Amino acid sequence: MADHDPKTAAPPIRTITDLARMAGVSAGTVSRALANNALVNDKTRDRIQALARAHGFRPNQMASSLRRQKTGVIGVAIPLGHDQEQPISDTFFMTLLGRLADELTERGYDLMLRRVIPSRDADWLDRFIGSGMIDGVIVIGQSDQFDRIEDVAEGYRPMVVWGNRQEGQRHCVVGTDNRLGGRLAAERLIAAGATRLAFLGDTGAIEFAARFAGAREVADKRGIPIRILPTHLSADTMMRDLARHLPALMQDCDGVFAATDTIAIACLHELGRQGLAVPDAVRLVGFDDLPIARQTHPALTTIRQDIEAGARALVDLLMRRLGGDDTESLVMPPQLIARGTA
Amino acid sequence: MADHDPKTAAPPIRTITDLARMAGVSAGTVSRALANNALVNDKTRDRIQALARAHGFRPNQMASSLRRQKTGVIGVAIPLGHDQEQPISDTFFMTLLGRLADELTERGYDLMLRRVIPSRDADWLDRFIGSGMIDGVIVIGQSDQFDRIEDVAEGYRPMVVWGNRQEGQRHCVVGTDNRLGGRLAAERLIAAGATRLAFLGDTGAIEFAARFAGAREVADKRGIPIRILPTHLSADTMMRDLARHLPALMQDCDGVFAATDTIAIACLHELGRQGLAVPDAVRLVGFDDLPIARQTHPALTTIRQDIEAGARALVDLLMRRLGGDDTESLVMPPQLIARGTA
DNA sequence: ACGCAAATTGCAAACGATTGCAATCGGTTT
DNA sequence: AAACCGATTGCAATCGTTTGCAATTTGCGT
Repeated sequence: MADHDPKTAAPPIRTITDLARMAGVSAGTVSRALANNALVNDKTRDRIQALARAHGFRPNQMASSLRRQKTGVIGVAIPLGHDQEQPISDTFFMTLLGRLADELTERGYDLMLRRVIPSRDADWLDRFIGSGMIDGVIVIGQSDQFDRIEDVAEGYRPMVVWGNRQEGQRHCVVGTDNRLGGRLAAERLIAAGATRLAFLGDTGAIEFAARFAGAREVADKRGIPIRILPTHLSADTMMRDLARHLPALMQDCDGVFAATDTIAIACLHELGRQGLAVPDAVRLVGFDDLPIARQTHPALTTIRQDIEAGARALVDLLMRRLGGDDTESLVMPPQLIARGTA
Repeated sequence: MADHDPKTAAPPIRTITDLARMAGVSAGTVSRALANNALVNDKTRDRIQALARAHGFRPNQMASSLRRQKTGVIGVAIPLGHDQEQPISDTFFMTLLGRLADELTERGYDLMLRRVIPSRDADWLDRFIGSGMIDGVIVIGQSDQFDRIEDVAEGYRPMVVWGNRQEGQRHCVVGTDNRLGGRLAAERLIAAGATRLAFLGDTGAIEFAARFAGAREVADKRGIPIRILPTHLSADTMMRDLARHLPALMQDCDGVFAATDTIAIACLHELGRQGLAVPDAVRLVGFDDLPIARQTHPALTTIRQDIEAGARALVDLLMRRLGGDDTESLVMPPQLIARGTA
């Protein structure tokens, strides 16, 4: 009762020492009691924990981190190397982030999110790692920062990256086989009758470049032309890019491979406005298989990435690396989801 | 050169003390030099900073936070009180999160993201705040945690919440006038010829409840019936919910107000599959004005929330609160975006 | 050469929790 | 009664940085 009266209230319990004084024990004992350390007597443990609960006391994490040399925080960095106008926007990345938050929470870790614009801050990765604030780092998307990530991977183990796997790379990566995805997409387009292809996306990002490379591989083999129509991810520039590309599209192409579903859907919309029938006049394949892909008209044919499995793998691998293991990269197979647009 | 040879390499510079020894000064001086403190001589400052850069040294943030009693980290909590199946999924929240990351980065703060499931952890907000890890907290969405947030607001100043404003509430909130938005939606539906309304959403979340309340207010005034068809946000349950509601919809309603664009788009899709013409047979209005709303067929009529302004306001208010000010809530006006579905 | 500011620097005490080690306390054992 | 044991508890150093204050150096006027 008295606790609720500001006048007679006991001095607030802010530190473990305050609580120790109140409980009539030493700070060390309180620390052990709160940590459920078997060294302390069950009775005292319960008493101290009850007291802590009653006063809403929580040990200061900073002090704890400093002393134990670990923070319980995993950094998640999203480099926006190419395409920096829009903030973290892509639905795919956002969904992945949500899943990561789940997986990390599950394992008792917190998540520190950092958007980085490498062109303004070349040092972004070292800064993040060297801050002493995080036990490990997950990088979402290599963007155009492949080399920098490689440099760091040399000396810093607890890092896992979402992205594309290159021949002989050093850093541990989890991702979809983008090149295979590109092949699947092109094959589907051609099977659906396309004879002149276009790739909608920004090949500055290595993942997208791989998707294009896969598509080109197939196109070349079949003797079918394929061209790149650079398209950015942010909602506003994407529309501009598409509007710009449309004449070329209408004239030169009858099969479109979009680097992401978001681009594909915007493209589908534009094509509709121009009166181009999909898939009869133009075939279209996306990438990601976002939930929304099911709900377009016609429903979007796309290459599926398993976000949930990806997030789980990222966290699993990171945990093993935190434990000292040396882990291999994981390349997951993409899956063609055949729907109405090709 | 020698630095690159592991054998002759100097011992690694891990602490400010190491660097001090190397520079032949005291730790205090190094600390001041790195902080650009005017007390230290320009020459020594430059020398120390150069040395730090050369060795990639960064002061440990944990130690710094502990000593200075501030962390430079803002916590962002997303309570999933209702509707906890899916991880952070809603595009609107995700976009808001992205913008928040931008605004906070701009001001030199880091962002610590925490998903919370209040039903499993009643203590979530106190835990977050009491951890000593964050200087302030932004809560995205009140969910069904209004009371808990109110309790905490009493004793903890640096908190700003995205959500709905209630009569006489204590915590500082930024959000759209949901009730007004609901009114706008209902008015539009009725003006478009609707005579029997349905609300698609989960009124367990206070924001959605307010949207519904606004719509009902208008409906009551016009003597038009309106019913709630509970619909959850996560992609998979949403589809189930909608499928369940469809018979009722087809029979009883000719005007649908969806609590979010995501729901609206899924609904539009379902209606299309059932051969119901929108807007002729059924009128439809969403909420949020996500980019995708422009790209449906027909394009979605919706109530716009200004995400960017919202994010900026959240951060502005939080900064002022960190500075000791007492800030008012900000309720932003929603805007009807009239497109093709109503 | 001396005194006196002003400009730099060093010293050491914080910040709050953790943990190896020593000390204490019952209760046995010889 | 002395020695000893296991179970608890207290003590004090430690994590790495910051910062008030004291000490030192420097520059300058006499």
